[in-house]
Amino acid sequence: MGSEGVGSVTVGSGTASGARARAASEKAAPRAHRQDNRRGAVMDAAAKLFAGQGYRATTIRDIAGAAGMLPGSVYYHFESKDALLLAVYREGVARIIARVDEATADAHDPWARLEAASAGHLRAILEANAYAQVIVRVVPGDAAGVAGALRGARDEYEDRFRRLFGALELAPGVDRGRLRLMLLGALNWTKIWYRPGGGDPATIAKDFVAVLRAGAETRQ
Amino acid sequence: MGSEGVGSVTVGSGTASGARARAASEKAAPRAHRQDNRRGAVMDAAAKLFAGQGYRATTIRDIAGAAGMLPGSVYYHFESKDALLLAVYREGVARIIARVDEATADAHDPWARLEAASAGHLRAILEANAYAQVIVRVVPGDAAGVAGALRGARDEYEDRFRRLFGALELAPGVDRGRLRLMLLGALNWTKIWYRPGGGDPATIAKDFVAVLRAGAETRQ
Amino acid sequence: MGSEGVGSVTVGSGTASGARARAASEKAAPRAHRQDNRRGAVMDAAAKLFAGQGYRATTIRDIAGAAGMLPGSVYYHFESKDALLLAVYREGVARIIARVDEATADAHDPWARLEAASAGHLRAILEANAYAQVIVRVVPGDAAGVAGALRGARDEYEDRFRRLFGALELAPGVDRGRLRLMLLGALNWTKIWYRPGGGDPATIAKDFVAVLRAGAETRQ
Amino acid sequence: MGSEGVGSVTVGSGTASGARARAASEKAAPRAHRQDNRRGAVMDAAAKLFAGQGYRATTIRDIAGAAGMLPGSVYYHFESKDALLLAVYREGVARIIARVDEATADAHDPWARLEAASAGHLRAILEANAYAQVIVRVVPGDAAGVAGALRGARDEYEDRFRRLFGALELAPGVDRGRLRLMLLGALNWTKIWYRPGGGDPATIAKDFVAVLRAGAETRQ
DNA sequence: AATGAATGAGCCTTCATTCAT
DNA sequence: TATGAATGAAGGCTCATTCAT
Repeated sequence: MGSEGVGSVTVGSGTASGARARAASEKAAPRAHRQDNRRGAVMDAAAKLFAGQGYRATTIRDIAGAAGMLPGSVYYHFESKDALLLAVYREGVARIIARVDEATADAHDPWARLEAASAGHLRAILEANAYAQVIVRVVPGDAAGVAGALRGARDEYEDRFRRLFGALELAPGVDRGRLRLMLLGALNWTKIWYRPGGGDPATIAKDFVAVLRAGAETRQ
Repeated sequence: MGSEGVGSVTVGSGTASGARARAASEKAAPRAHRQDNRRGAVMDAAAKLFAGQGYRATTIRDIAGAAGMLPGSVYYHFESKDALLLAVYREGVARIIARVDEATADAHDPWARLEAASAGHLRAILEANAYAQVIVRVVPGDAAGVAGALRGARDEYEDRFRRLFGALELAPGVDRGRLRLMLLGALNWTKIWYRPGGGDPATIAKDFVAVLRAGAETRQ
Repeated sequence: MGSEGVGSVTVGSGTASGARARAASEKAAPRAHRQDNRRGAVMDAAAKLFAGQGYRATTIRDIAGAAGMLPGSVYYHFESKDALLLAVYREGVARIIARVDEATADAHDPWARLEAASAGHLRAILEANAYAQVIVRVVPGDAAGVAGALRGARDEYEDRFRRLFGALELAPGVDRGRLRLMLLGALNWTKIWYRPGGGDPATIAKDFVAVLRAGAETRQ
Repeated sequence: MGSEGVGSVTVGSGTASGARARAASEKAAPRAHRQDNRRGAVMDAAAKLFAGQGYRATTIRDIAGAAGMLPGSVYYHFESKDALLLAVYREGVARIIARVDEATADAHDPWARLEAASAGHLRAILEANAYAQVIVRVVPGDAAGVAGALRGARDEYEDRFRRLFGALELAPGVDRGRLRLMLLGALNWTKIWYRPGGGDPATIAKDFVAVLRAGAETRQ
């Protein structure tokens, strides 16, 4: 899978990402008749820009330019800017889920699984995966028209963590939900202070989970 | 002037000089006598709107309307929208610092001081203090022209926490900075999931700090 | 093909050659065999939409959608939107002429003929004949490129009435042309206030002609 | 009263036109502080263009250009293109009502009053009164957002004629309403065939009313 | 006979900003 | 202190049209 292109998702990959992303979009391609890679180009460009400058600061003209087409052409592929964001956001969720699932596949101990998942999550949002970054950068409220759908997509992802936390053994009196929110908060906030070269994502994840574990196994 | 007014907040001063002192740094106050409370009204309105809808979604018209004046009039008080944001942001930092200082005043044990500070921080950003909320809501990159100044102001605040963490005794091998970033991340992210009535800020802060402490006192 | 199809309407012909005969004047019919009923489908859709929402408010996309094809495909059948309007308009004139001729066929007294013609005209523009309605709904000036041709087509129709009026015996001093314009105006304006169930077209026509006759036979 | 400018209406004229037009608009001028003649300029330009090319064919840029300002400036005076049309339309109704009232002021005989009103109406829509022409040229359905309001305004005007017809003495069996619709139709349709120099409005009105009268006084 | 994918000009509207008064 | 009146650049979006396949 190329690190950015949506191309590879179209051709029957094992991950659910491609199919879902397309199913979710409003304008189903009638037939994959000469697979519409331009749609993918638009999404790639949009992901990169949304992740970098935020939703509102990015114009359709920016996106079209980056995708090598004219502004009006974007609307052949997406009904509106909001709809484009939704498609990108969902693809981001699909990708980050894929990363996390992949990362946890080999681990069996609940804490090891959580650590692996956190590392996968961090790699996705800190390294060059624009789609995943969009999830952390864009606030659902930025796009009034699809805010609900955005929140729904994000929830789907958080479920992964909810399940991961469900498997942990905690000391009596420890609030599982609060623990999850603490970790997710710490993790997501990294995108605000993290600079490449300042410690690698896997180590940061490991440290955070270690702290959490110590706290979780101590009676409160 | 109620709890939202620009009054009695700045660092050391007990008088309502905050707004005015700051005014000098934006734009020479036209006349120093007869305190210009309209400036405060503009800031209050802007803080409320920036905190609620974000910077870019808030228009000068919105702000002027909420402050009971016309768009052009805002420019009598502030050079630009960016400058207005900076003023609000700085005021937010001043207020949150005041809260934290006040909260830690009575505690002496380093962990108790950290807990008190965290509770103060959380109260500021979760309860109805629009100014403080702006700091968590607005990403410096949203206002290109003052992004640096915004980051500077935020840093000033984080220093408080840097100092608080400096006083902690940690087990060998624990990274003090990473611990700080973990807590701040967890704390700031609350504004995304917190709903009034879902546990009070002080308890959340206490829980977070307890976890952190367990982790910090465990050799990694 | 129901009552709306482009069939059996043109001037003298009893066969379904109207559309095809006209096609030749727009654009050479690609192949003459196997009558292209898709062209008729496009015209039917366009007529319905032009009559309902006007020319400018109707998009090629609307028309294509209603005809079950894609926007680009419309251009296989018509050179431009203006040309499509012209075709529809001409078909509308052909149909309304057919109705009027049919209506007057049995009458011999000049006033009876006029009354019959008026009733035919009214039925055409008030009842569900989209093509005829287009003539009353669309102002030639709406389509700059074919405005002249549109006016020409309309004139062709008005000639029918000119002839009908030519046969009337009028009191001295009565202006024949003005009389015609008065009737036609009254008739065409009905589409603005007429609601199905509010008196039938034939009665309205009869009333109007009765008034006109009284006036025409009175020395002015 | 200048034949076109809205200027003269602002300064307390005897006609109801000015006050009503302003009252009806969405953005009441706070004070007539240096009477905003630019608003009038926008309306004048819009009226001329709407009357000439129709609503949809006229762009905000056209209007702004004709009024000597930039496109954005139009929105200082009017909330939207629809709102501008509504204001122009209402002003048109006010003006045509004023003309008709003025024309009928001296006549007492019901038929003479109707003839005078018809002449006033015709002068308004045929001669250089762009505002009045808009009423005949623009179909309410052209501006979905204000279609209802447009119809309401038109109704208000038609009431004048309803009253005028109410005063007539008719032969038994004559339908008063149908008579009114016949006259109004004939009158309004003139704008489609009338060319300056082809008979003056007053004569046309007189002819139409004479025909109508003959018909109205004949038992049907 | 039709379509998928664009184009590009233009549309209505928004918005931070200016400036004479 | 403020405002009325604009500005002008830009924004999201629409739409008739084109053209290789």
